[in-house]
Amino acid sequence: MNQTEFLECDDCLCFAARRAARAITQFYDRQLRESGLRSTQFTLLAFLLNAGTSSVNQAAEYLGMERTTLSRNLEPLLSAGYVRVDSGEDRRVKMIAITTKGRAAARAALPLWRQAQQAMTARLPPAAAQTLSLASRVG
Amino acid sequence: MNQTEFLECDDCLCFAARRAARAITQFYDRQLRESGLRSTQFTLLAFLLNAGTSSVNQAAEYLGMERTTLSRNLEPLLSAGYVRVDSGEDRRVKMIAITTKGRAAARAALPLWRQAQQAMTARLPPAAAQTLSLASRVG
DNA sequence: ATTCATAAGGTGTATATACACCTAAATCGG
DNA sequence: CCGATTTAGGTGTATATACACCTTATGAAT
Repeated sequence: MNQTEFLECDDCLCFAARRAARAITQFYDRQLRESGLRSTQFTLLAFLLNAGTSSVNQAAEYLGMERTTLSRNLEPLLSAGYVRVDSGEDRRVKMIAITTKGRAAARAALPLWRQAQQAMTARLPPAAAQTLSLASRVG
Repeated sequence: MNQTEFLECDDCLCFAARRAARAITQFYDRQLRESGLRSTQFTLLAFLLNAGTSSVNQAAEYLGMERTTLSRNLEPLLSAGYVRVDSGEDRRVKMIAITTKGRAAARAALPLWRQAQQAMTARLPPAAAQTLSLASRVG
């Protein structure tokens, strides 16, 4: 190390959060690999299975995701025929729902997700889930 | 909720980690906004300031980032003239270093980063940093 | 009813991320 | 020395993320 000027930045919480998310995502993605679903996609399908149907705004709110990000994340699932979009009564609203094919894909991935989740639960301290949940409510 | 089949997925640690990283990144990015640097870019410049110089592999290892991701993340910093790349003695190796201009940009951003870091430290539990650090070592 | 504000959502653009594959340089075994 | 292997790094492609801006539809005020 040449200087001491930026040593404090080693403790950057943003860096730490991003690095943790990268590592955890890679871990889950590798477990889910044979299902053909990425972590983000599995999360979206699981949400839609639970919710039944949801507007883009509702889903983005629940998932803590920018609306435009969610919109873009839906694209590969639409291409794969895993989700479907219908106009709501209010014609500004787009209602998202999972298809039969999407349900099947999510069910096939579920045991793989369970393996990843179990392994990750064992590796992280018990308070990790709560800490992450809290962190998602900053700002 | 229509079904109970995927309720367990609400606790997905990958979802939680990604959502937390999104929220924290948005918070830091907004603080850093007037500096013109994104969180990832600030982290890279701070690392280079501390390291003095580094090969692509060394930097990727330290930052817990895929080598190819780091390579791509360098592009906007190269365009902005904030970093410079020289060939090492071993001609396969590319040595990365911060420029005078990059140093100035990082110094201008430092007080903004400190504000964000202070606010985030106050909002998260004391163990958060350690938990995130631990999480980055899964896989 | 007309105007205006608001609400839902998409598009353009830029960055971030990672896997599969590729190239070039160094090194190792004979 | 020479062919095989390993190592450093880049490229092609796909997904993920978010801000600025735009369009359209609804609702409110007069």
